[in-house]
Amino acid sequence: MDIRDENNHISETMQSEEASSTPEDAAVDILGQTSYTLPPPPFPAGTPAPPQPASDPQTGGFISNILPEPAPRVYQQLVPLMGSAPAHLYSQPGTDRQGQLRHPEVNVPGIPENMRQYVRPAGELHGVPFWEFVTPPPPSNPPLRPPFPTGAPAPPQSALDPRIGGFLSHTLLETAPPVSQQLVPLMVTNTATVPAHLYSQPGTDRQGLLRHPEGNVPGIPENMRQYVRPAGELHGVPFWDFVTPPPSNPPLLPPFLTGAPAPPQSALDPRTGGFPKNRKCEAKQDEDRLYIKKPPNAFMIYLKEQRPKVMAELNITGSAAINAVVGKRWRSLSKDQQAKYFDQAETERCRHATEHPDWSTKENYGKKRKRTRNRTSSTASASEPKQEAQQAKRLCVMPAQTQPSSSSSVAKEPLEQPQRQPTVTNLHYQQSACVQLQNTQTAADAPVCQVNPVLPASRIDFSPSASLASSAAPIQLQKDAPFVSDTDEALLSVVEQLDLLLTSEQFQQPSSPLIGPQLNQTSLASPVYSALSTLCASPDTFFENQKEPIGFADIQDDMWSILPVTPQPDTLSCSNTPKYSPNSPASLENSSPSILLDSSVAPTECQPVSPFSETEKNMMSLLNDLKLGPFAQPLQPSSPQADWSSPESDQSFTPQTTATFIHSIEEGLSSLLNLLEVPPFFAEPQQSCSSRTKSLLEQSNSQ
DNA sequence: TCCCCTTTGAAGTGA
DNA sequence: TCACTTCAAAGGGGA
Repeated sequence: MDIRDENNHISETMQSEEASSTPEDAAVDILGQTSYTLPPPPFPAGTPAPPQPASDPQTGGFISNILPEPAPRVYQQLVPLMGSAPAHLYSQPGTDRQGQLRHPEVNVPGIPENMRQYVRPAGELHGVPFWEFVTPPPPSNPPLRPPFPTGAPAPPQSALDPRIGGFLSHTLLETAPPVSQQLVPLMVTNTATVPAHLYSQPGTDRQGLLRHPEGNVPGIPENMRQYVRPAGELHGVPFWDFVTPPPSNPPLLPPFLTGAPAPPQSALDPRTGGFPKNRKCEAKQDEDRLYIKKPPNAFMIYLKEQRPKVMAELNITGSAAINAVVGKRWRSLSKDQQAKYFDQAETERCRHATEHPDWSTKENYGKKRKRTRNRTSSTASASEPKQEAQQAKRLCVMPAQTQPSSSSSVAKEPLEQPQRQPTVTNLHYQQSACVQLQNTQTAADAPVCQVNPVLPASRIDFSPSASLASSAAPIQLQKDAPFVSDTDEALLSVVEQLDLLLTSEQFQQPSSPLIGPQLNQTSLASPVYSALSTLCASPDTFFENQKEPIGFADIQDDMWSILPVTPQPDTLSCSNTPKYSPNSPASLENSSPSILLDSSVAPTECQPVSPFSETEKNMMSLLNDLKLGPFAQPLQPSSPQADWSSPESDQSFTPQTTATFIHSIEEGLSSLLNLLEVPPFFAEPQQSCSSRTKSLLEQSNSQ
């Protein structure tokens, strides 16, 4: 049946004696009675319905009145008719968008008396009330006309749905926007996620196309034209649509409130004077509607997942620092672990390709931001960081500038600090490390280990250029075969084990009962740091400077920052080969014998360019810094035994495996510290590191 | 208000 | 083919 005929038929039917006695009946007639279920009563049983004003013969309700009900209705009740809009954007009778019970009472301060029938409390956010439109109850003899203000002439019938006497239902419009959009400014909160396309923008329709000239609204009263616009035409029948007035003049009040007292200032965005920023954001989003973003790659998915965890673990907020940490973790993941994210990325990519078959990344080129990528050519200094980073990448050496800090307090320090004078407290130890290093180098082939007594190891610049700051001799790191020492191997072992633990699910939940309230990150870290503190500094100095919690991620990060290389099997093959001998060209007259690992064998395969590997140098810096307390916070006295004996212990994360793990860490650290043999760090090598964990392990085994 | 920083991976650009 | 560039996310911070 032609829709015009249908409309005529319906109109005739409604006017006849057999017309549906109630609007609901009329609606059911129109909709065919089958698929549409009338919404439930607006208020639950027992909840008093809001008082309604006396029926206004001039107002038959807004467009939603195509389905008028005895009870107040909100625009959202149009949902079943429109169908295409997300259901969560619409309130259901008696509930807000989240399905929560609405305020039953009607108290509408600041709303003009004659408009209160159209609003009711919709909720409250931070003490700020929000209001929403409601359709007034149908009068005993519903006129079924749109709610033009009192005195306003009714629009011509051509603008009305002949079936119901009101505007046509959007069900007939292909591009039909939800008319409830006018509710949005009133109802959105700071966290609302109303899609931008639900907003009409001045001069455009929701698809960004030019709107009908607003002045061409035949039959619409002059004072109402600002609220409607031609929405289209179907089979010669024009349709009108409510529009949101241009938001250019804050406060962004809904049209019906124009001239009404402004809502409480707390409800307005202090920056714009309008409603919370959602509106502006949505407007911007609407402007950018055609901007299709790239699908995320595997790392981006991982980054998004890990960011909150890293923030919680390290107590840092800067995305740059967080991303650096996540980047390290990403690289530490196995291929299998990464495969999960590559699969997700592929899924996203396919979905994106399906949704936007004609889109390609080149469409976004130059749209995101106007970068001045050539700024590096302006000044040499400006180009250094990137060049350095690239060079470091090739060398598998992370430049210090890109290293994440191990603690938030340190992270807030300026990156490029002048070298500070050693404090009295640390002078002795600091000198010990540096003297050793400096004694082992020549201007020709050995770098100066620039140990900054204040900055932690991860902040010390070991990049070649920085190391050369006070030395004429460049570090000749071998690009393809970096010098790998036993220290590197030992530390790699530790790091690998740390990774295993850190990536375990149990560890991702520090408060997990599987781990125990005390056997947490800090207590796990304690043995390691106890060992380190015993080895590297006087406890008093160490504890004096502890300010922030120790996390395992801190250790891991510093482990990675210590390790400049990730040796491949072939590069490791030479790691057990003695590196130095007193007669080696690399050794020096003033070299400390303590660092000569084997004086009887000359270097063979691996020709060191420095008496220390990068790892060893960094490790010494870390140890040197430890006494300054960069990792902060007093070590918490833990009683792991109590936790480990907990019946809630996880089978896959048993006290025994934990103790074994910690023991292995300590052994690894002890091993590498022994390799370093740099006094005074080499105080009580074996015993201080493992006795405690061994004891715990024995206790665990005995249970 | 805009852009940078910082990361990895994918994809585009230009030589 | 290769090297380089841009952009995905995100939020602090600087200009």
